[in-house]
Amino acid sequence: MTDRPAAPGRSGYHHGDLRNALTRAATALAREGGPQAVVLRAAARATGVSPTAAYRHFRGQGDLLRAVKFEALARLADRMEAAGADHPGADGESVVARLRSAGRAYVRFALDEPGLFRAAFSHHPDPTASMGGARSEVPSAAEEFCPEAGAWDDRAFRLLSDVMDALLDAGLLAPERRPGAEVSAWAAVHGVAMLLLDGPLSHLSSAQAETAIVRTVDDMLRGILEAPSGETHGT
Amino acid sequence: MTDRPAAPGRSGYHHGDLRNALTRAATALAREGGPQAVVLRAAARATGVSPTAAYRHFRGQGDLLRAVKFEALARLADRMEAAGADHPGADGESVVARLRSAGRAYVRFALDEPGLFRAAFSHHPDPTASMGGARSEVPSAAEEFCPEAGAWDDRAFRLLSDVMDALLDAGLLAPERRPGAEVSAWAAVHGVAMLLLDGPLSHLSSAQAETAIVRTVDDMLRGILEAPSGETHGT
DNA sequence: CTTACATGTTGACGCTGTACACATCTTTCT
DNA sequence: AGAAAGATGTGTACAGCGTCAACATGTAAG
Repeated sequence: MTDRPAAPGRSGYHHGDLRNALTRAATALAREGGPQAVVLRAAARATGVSPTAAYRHFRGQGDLLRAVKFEALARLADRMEAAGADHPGADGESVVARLRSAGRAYVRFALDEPGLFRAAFSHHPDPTASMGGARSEVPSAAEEFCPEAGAWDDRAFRLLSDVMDALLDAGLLAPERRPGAEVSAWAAVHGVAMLLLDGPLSHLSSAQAETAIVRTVDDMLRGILEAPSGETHGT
Repeated sequence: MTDRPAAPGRSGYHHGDLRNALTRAATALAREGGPQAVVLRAAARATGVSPTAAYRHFRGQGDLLRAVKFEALARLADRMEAAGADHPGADGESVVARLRSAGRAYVRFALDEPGLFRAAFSHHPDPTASMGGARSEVPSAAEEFCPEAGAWDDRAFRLLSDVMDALLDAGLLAPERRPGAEVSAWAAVHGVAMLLLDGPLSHLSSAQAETAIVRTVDDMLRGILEAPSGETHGT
């Protein structure tokens, strides 16, 4: 009676919001240390709870990591949306500025929060897979966020698609080049982020990194927006 | 007397080539299972050797993983070089074909050998770091390959640089755009590979993936090669 | 009030990375 | 040649991890 079951207040034995508390703790672990630091027992310890208690809310460590992954993706989307909101116009210049700003926010997030970024794009082999029978288990964290497996059409992707649509409306993007334009843009930004983080560019100074980012975004933007005059085409 | 100490033959007690044997075993582990599957004890077991024997040749598990990383990077470079050798010409068309071919080889490697590719770009916190004293330990695997820490100016990067130089010589790349051109190209290819592997494009069919790859490479190539007419520039 | 369920606890198992002490093979010095 | 020195591999041990099974404790439904 002191607190409702769904309320985050704790009543001594029952925590009341363990799932989110564990996700928070695990995310904090990933924040410093990356996906490797997401260790179930540590998260439980930080939450003041027994390790096996986590199994009431997650299928296991892999599932916990998956929750962290979606959490990290959400924060990444937050940053991108916030950056895009600075340029709300529909004219060509504003849309391009919005795209550029979102791209910079993407890479900036990767460099500011390397642990979360790495967790967001970490790979984990299917936990508790290859089962052909009962499914009355815990919801598995993936089904919490997206109805379809594998297709995390989350806010970041939608934001990118919207910007591309705006580019189309502004007449800067040729209609026949519209489909698939998100892929190129995303790939360039994601690639430079990864190379700066764990790749051959990891030793660059901040200034050099900024140059590399701007350069990559500029190049890709030019390639996407370039009017189709028909040249430099091989196969 | 039956075999020389440096020869790979085994003499019962001393293995003779344990370091490479362990690296091979660990690489095989990474090949299926990615960096997470690189477990020291398993590699030792596969080599028929005690777990602690590995510590004579590696600083620990992280160091072993690092060796796998360099091995994977070397194999990636192999593929790129092999692909580039199909178009050896110095004329513009050949150079562009070479660049495109190398890029496709890059992504193809990522999709063919996801475990190795993930290991090649895996991140590990410095093992046995924050020590301020003696350094008479095992050479640490990183110093085996590159003299300078962090700067793995390996064959893949060199190949890309050479192609960019060739583009410059062929008159397809404006000289003021030469510096940093590798970054954009690499970022696009690496990004699309990662997105196809662990990102939002992981559920694409092979045909769709191929389309995405070609599209990304085309866009980036266009952006890099586009003659500097001075447009679509913000800041 | 009692029964069923959800949620958290304790204990245990096998696995991992790693440190320490010891054994054995190889080389080198006298 | 023989002995000391070093390199290389073995065995044992410990803490920490993920996970399972059995049990305890709250909460809700009849």
